[in-house]
Amino acid sequence: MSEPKENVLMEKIVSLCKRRGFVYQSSEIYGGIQGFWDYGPLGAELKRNVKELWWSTMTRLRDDVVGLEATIIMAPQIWRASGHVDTFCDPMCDCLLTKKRFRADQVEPQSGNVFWFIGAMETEAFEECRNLIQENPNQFTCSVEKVVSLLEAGRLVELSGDLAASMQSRDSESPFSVPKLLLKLGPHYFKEYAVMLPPGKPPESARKTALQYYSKLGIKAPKLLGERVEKVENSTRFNPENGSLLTPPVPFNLMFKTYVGPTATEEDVAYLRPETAQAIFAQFKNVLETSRQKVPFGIAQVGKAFRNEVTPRNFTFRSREFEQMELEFFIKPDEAVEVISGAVATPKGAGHPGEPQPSWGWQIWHQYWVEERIKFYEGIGLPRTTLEEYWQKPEELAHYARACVDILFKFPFGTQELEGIAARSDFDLSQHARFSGKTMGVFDEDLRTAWGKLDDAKKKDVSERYYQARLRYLTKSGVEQAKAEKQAKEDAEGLAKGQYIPHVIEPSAGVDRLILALVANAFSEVTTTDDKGKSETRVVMKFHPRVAPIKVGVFPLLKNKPELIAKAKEVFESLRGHMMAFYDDAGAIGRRYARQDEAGTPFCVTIDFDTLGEKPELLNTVTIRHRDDGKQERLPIAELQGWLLARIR
RNA sequence: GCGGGCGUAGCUCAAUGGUAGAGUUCCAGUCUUCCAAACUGGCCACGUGGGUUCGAUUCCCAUCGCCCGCUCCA
Repeated sequence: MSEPKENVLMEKIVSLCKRRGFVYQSSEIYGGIQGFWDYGPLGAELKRNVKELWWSTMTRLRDDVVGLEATIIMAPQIWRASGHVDTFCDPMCDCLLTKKRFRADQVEPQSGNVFWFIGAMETEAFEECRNLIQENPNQFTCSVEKVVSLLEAGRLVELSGDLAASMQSRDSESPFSVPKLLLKLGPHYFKEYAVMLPPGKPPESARKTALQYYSKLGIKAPKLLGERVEKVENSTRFNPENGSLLTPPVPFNLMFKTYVGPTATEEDVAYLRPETAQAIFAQFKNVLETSRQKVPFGIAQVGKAFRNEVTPRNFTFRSREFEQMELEFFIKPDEAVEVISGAVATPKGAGHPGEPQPSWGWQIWHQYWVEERIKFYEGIGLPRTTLEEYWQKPEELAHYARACVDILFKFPFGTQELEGIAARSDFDLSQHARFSGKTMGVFDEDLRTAWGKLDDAKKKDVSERYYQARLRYLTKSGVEQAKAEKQAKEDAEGLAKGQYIPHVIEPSAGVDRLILALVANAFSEVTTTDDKGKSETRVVMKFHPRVAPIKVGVFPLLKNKPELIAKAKEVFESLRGHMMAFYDDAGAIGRRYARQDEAGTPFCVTIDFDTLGEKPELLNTVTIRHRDDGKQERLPIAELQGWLLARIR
């Protein structure tokens, strides 16, 4: 996955990005800041194109999706309701021996004998100290045995403090002076460590583990000091795999915290959103009431999100400040669909299920969105062969998710997630209903009408299933049984009156990841050899014309002819209002083409002497040069704009 | 957060305990003709902070950043 060749490719991509102004490191002049990236001129255009394509595909070209633009900082209760405050602040601890990281609340409690060590020192230094003491009994007022036992127990405070009083010599140059003795002890002699042994295991294995630990600290041949044994019940302070002591739990704060208002007390704490989705849920009722939409419909949002990633890696792939393009598509619960349509339509095999139908249940809606999203990626130049679909296994799903498909891209550093399309049931709206006390249910005329036509057996059956589904959610969320049953009963009665909490399908994509995928996919190298046999490698960024930062380069063939320049500028001015165009007259024409190849500009227009009428039949025509094969064709200036627009939209 | 590697011009790479050099890019100019042409001229660098030293880009320490592995990935 990370073979040298692929790392080299990634390095080339990073270097190109910086060199041509796609991506810079944030705050670079101050040494940079990990996990933050800026987009340069070309990157900004590329990103804007991608976001605008997403937006128009998802909202403007659809009848059933509307937009939202919410704030980054919201009421902190939102993040309690969403579960982020809890899950983003897991206390973590590390194994002192293997450095493996654990979530403190997920360590298995264990019982057994704990072997504590006060420290360790080099065996050689220990022996030397002991021999020195034993061979000079007359240097101490107390017994030599006592001094040695203090040494073995690692009770160095006493060795260096109390013991000093019992030494005969007060001469600091004497080999028995405190400083001289301490010097002999060597490094790392008082780092406390412990190993938990399950009952029945020999103490030797605890010592062996401890020796490993101290030798990792840099003691070559450790002599363990101050061993003592303690019986411990149900402790989570030890690594279940090897018994090693863990570091004390440290809270991991994965959300960015800030304070709202002039005072900075706990009361004022707020968070920068870690995802854009929650605002959509929080504003669901407002949008429903003001957009004249009815379920099924969606709300789309593009915006920044912030996560304190443990390890920002792989260029912009995992950034701490990033941008998301999220859709929450609200659908009727399957029970409601069943009542209205008589039966719930489920997927018939793989592939796009076609135009949405009233009978669709959540599974087919989910598949629909997976296929829609892949279609989008294909439309901006990521062939299906570069993508992978990953259906999360039941045990990988978050507890509220019914299904989740990751759309992965084959990055040079590995196949990684571009977008997740989750079927999230009615979890999110239910959470916000519970936490805010506001209703998140919708009224569905069709449902009420259809319900009236059901026979009693069917009513009872559907009602019972909806009741069970609601009860499952409520009890899982920690609502006490009696209350949960009462609420679920109300919900089931609501269904009979045409009310329900919508379920949701969530296609959630990372803009920056997509940009990186587009850049990696577009990157290609062309090696040419000239007449003198000198070969050189040039980079061509093969962006799809729809996303390319610059759509067209406009050049006068030569710089020193004012007529050419005037005509070229005229052509440039006629295009720039319609697309991102770039005028360049610096250097030889081949150099200008090469520069545009690196920027990924799909078309270059050159104004030459024929344009000015040197060959009368070519008057007011220009050459258009194609980026990917270098081929040229000749076109009247009057047709240029239409020709280009047809290819960049 | 841990372990390993790296840090000289926009890029690729030199040299040096005593004024840092080349190619390329970039900028300006010459040239009537299409794929980084040639020629002329020009701009630009020792990641940061300490220490050792008369003097540090060079030696030492710390720090920051990047890359790789581990860890994390709601």
